[in-house]
Amino acid sequence: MTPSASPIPASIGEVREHFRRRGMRWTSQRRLVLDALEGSDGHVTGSELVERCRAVDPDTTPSTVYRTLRVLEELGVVRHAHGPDGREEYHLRPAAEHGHLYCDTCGASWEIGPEDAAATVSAFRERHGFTVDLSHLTVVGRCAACARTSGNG
Amino acid sequence: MTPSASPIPASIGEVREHFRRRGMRWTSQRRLVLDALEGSDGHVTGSELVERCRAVDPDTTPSTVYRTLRVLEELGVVRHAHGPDGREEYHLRPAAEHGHLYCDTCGASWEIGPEDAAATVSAFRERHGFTVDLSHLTVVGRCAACARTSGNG
DNA sequence: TTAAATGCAAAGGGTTTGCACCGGA
DNA sequence: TCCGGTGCAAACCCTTTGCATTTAA
Repeated sequence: MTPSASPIPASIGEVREHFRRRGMRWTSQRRLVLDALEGSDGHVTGSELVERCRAVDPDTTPSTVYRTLRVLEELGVVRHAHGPDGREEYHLRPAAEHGHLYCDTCGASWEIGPEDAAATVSAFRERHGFTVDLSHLTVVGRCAACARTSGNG
Repeated sequence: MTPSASPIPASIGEVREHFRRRGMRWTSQRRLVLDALEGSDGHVTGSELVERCRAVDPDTTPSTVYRTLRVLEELGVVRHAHGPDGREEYHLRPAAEHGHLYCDTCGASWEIGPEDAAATVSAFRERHGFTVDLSHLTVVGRCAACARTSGNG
């Protein structure tokens, strides 16, 4: 399990091409959102992203950010998962799909890579023919460090 | 599947005792919420529960339902997990903790019992010393039936 | 030129809160 | 009686939407 950090899915130029080919426009706002996503290693909620964009351009509006997120997700550039509180968290689509692991106690989080998920994926496949969507896998519990520190709670 | 306890986490009477012992009051509204929870096998969102209560007593107010849910959760009578859309879903605490499995395609859902989760739990424990909170485990993907029906998407 | 994208401001949905009144113990 | 609970209505937060305006292509 690697500390959260995603490989860049596609260069800005590639994304721009995606847009063009679909007759969609490449705007400074879209660029800004994409930059902000790159600058945060996953796990960013919509509203956090709005703030990050505002730090760069104070005129950023929420509607544009959310609309851009939706478009980027449709293009497959961005994905979302759900944090331990159920909130949507966005990240650039990494080279390999991954889930997220959260410690309830200290709040730390990690990516769940294919190796970590292998047992889960094959268990559900074998037992139920169910195909797990790794990018939507959220596991919550207590990390090793917290287990050592505290007995309970 | 489980060594201990009854299917229902605690009888109404037991819950009532919990309240009393803490100097809290047993009201018709709390009873109503508890009944509504019993009448729905898990996976109920707060707002759904409000509606269920309203079906019985149209005067039910959201604030009371949500407050009651919080209290019941503090008492350990109720737990919540997150659905595939991140929404909180409440259920009476079952005899055995369980997670939830959702099919992205048809929307069906199942409980993840200890046997289904065993591989996942032990994988995280062995690889990282991480203790998975089964009651908070939400797995999303495609069920066997949907996999047969459609090729993709 | 022209349709896509933006900005604004308002709506929306679910959940929470402040406060006066009600009612269980 | 007395403090906990309720109901109401308003606040809240995040997200979405309608519409006039801007702007990439």
